[in-house]
Amino acid sequence: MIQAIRGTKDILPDTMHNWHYIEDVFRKSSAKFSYNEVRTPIFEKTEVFSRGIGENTDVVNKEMYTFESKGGDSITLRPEMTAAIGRSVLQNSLIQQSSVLRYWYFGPFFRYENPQKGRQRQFHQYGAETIGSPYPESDIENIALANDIIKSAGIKEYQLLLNSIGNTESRMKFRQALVEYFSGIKDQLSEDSQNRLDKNPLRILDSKNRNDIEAVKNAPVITDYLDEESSNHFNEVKAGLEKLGIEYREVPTLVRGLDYYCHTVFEFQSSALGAQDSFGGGGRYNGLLQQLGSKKEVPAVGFAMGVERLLLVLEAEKALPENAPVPDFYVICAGDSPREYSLNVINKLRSKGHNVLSDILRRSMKAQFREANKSGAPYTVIIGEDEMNKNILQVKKMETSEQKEISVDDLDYIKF
RNA sequence: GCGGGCGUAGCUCAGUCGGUAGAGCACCAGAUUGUGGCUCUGGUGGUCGCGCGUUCAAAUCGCGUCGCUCGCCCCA
Repeated sequence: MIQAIRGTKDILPDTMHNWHYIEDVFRKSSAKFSYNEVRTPIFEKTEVFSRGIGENTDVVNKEMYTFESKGGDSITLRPEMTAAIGRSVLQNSLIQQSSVLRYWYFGPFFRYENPQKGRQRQFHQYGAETIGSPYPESDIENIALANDIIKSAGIKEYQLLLNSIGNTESRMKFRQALVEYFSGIKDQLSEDSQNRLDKNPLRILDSKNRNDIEAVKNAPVITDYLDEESSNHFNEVKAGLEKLGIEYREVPTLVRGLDYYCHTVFEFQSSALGAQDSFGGGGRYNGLLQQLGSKKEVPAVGFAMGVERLLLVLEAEKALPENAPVPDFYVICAGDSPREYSLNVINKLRSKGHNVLSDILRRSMKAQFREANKSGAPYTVIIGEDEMNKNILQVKKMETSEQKEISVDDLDYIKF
């Protein structure tokens, strides 16, 4: 039997209403904040991501679906959206036409990882980017949108973790202090963290390894290394969130795995998720567009949410809608002769905007009733030879088994 | 890339000491010749994930492999 690619899933009709539910939240919350939807191609030239995300991140190093096109270009299925939007903004000169861009997106992304709970090779993200402003208002608005989505979707148990990793100068000083500290106790670190020491020392901070956690306890804290600009920015972000009543927990060890982040970084967590407790995250990325070739710095903030993870949280909190939509009418034919005639009735109902279901298996009346019952349709319309000849219909209210005879033209006024 | 658990009907699962496969649910039909749900009766549905090996004989034992799942890493 042919199987779907490892780490991919069919989204079948029985769960589709959950997706429609959450997608509706995405649209409505985005609109509240006046964000506009963008759709970019599923694949890009590999350099969009290798330059944008950073060569020594795991995402770029070992998780990208990369292949050569017939023309010889290296092409990659998008593992995230921010770099792709950066490319689009530059290519279309969007920031020249409007000094602030507010974008949101929803779609599939691809990473070559081992699947587990809340982790697939094709997964979906919603995200929003606030591009063009270096000021804390921009961070605040972006986080407020993320928070609005979570609240609107119906999630109650979650945490917003917040940190600042400062501007480049602050981060370099902190990084140096970290390397000095960890080098002194290198033999106490996990093998992974020993490797991270020269590649990406900040990542040691959120290691889950027990020895590392111990070692991190006495490590230098980023907050002590923020210069005036960085700590002012961070303080204003925090003050803004408090003004909006958005609760957060400051976590000085929160760092993120993509190279483009600076200043504000944040993450949304839920205990409903198991090992992948984060269902959304983001931060400021002032340097990204320059990495992609912009002559000027274009400051920006953004976040992404894992939609499968969001749905897992919603399911755990029983916040998902119960039922898929049901038809208004199930049209039943008694015997073979009215079948062709019934098309008129079905068509008439549909043209009035009703959702109609009917049998296409030429089954017995009993079977049609069974299916009508299963479909949840509140009314059945029964057409037999008599009804056809007299131009009338039997309409039955399923819940009460009441049945009335009405003329075809009165279909609209069925009321029981 | 590394580690643990699990693969028997569409679904949830049983299957004793190795003897050629079962239940409930779902689906289909009948009991009721033009009326659903409840009940009863019957039926369809299986290369026991796949391959190799051991054996007179494998769902059962061994090895390999594929898949699912949970975790490490990383991320959403």
